[in-house]
Amino acid sequence: MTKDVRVRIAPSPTGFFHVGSARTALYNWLFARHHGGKFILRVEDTDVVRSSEEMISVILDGLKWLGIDWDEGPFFQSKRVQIYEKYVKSLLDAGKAYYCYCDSEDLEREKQAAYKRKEDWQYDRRCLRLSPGERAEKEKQGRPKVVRFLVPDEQVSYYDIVHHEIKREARDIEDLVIMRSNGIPTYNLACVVDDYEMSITHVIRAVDHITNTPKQILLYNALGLALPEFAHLPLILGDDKSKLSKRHGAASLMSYGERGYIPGAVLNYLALLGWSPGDDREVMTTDDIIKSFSLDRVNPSNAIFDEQKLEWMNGQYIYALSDDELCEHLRPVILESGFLNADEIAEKSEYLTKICGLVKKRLKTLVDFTEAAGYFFIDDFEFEKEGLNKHYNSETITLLNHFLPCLEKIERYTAQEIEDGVRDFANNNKIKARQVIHPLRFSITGKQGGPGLFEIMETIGKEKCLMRVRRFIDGFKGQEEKKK
RNA sequence: GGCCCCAUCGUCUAGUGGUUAGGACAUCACUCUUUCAAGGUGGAGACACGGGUUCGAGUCCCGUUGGGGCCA
Repeated sequence: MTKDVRVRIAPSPTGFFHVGSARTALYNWLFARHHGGKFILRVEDTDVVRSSEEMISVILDGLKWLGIDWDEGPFFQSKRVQIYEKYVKSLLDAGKAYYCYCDSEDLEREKQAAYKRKEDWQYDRRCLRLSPGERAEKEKQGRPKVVRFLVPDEQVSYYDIVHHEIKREARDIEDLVIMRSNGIPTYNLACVVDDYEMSITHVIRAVDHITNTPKQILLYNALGLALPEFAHLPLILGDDKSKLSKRHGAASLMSYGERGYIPGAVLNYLALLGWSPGDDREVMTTDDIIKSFSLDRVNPSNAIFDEQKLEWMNGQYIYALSDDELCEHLRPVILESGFLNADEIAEKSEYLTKICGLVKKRLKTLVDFTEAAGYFFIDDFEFEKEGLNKHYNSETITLLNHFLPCLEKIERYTAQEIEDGVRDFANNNKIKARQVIHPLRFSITGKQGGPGLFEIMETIGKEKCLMRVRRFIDGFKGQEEKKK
């Protein structure tokens, strides 16, 4: 690898950014950064009926979100049509391609009929054998024509960086259409021309294109162009083992952002889906991934997307954040939840930082914050049903009632003082501290679990704690009254 | 139907002829703790099958099976 590395991704704008495309982008980018090369962005928009600005920005936003930057582009194939024409014409002139006047629907019918009879079907080159007269006749009729590549009869083999030797007989390849009747080139032709014109040195793409590669190599040869190197990445599968798609629900990269995943974690997880550094490292910085990355350590077999592991990794990343950083990440979640508005977030930054420190190791995703920390912001939270069964009874209410004066008495309302108060109370009454702690926690947070109770109480403040405990007691008493 | 790709615990993977087949997620148990997490310790869990090659195959070759992909 002596010459300067130039790689690209060539996504087509489908309206959402697939995690598979993201992974392909990531591997290209890692490869480029590892080798100090260039990463180019090219939009394959020839096949798309309507490719709006919006659809393209979905791709750009996805890359930016992950932290992947590109050096050149985006280039648009739709703006390069004249370039492809030139190459197609040269093939036509050289007799390496020919016009085909066959009706695509007719051919499709023939093909489907053959498949139904469990037979193979290939275009039989009938238009190649047209006599000049027949050809002139069809031209006169103004029939739509496509350009087909005259596939030479030879064996194609090449070295794939992840799959090694790949061989294919060209006789198994039919004369593929390289330009449609509307003058728009097909994928294989456009791809070859662009990769050549953009001096791409390594074509790194998903394995569903591996069957295109021999076709493209034949095109490179026919055009007299030098070949790049090829590396075909395994597919990302859903849990039913078929190619991850929209119907799997979570195929869109940005859906992870929306569900509280942080970019670094997703990048790290994706990097490991099909590649490993060769040692036991898993949680790695992007720099370390770049440093260790190599294509020959890419595993050739397809991989199932394991959301549980992603979740775990996200938790690791969240935990590694400083309290302030976590606050920053949490902003959209807090705004969305309605806990605070933008001004309040600024005002209460100290309060927020404290909460972040408390809940940090309990969050797998950012949006978990809403559920895990709601009681820091709102008083009318829901009480867990199971906890109500356990603590909403006369016994614990009496206990809390007893404890209340102790709580009122605490002057310096710090976690330490509160804990001392609770433990003294327990000692004096010959009960275990946890017998007070559990109902107390429940009355203040509505939950049975969570961060250390005394830190929670300190953070929430004395008045609010007293209010909540009293409310809990009064609520129960009121209920008892009604029964009578 | 044709062609192509793939095959190690449930999942992601390490392994390039000689290993008690290692790690991670998930799972189970124990531990720590005011609880829930996080952490720690430990357990269970895999070389798809059949032939070769070899003194010796997870590792090399062939086949079968299974899965996946592509065919304007």
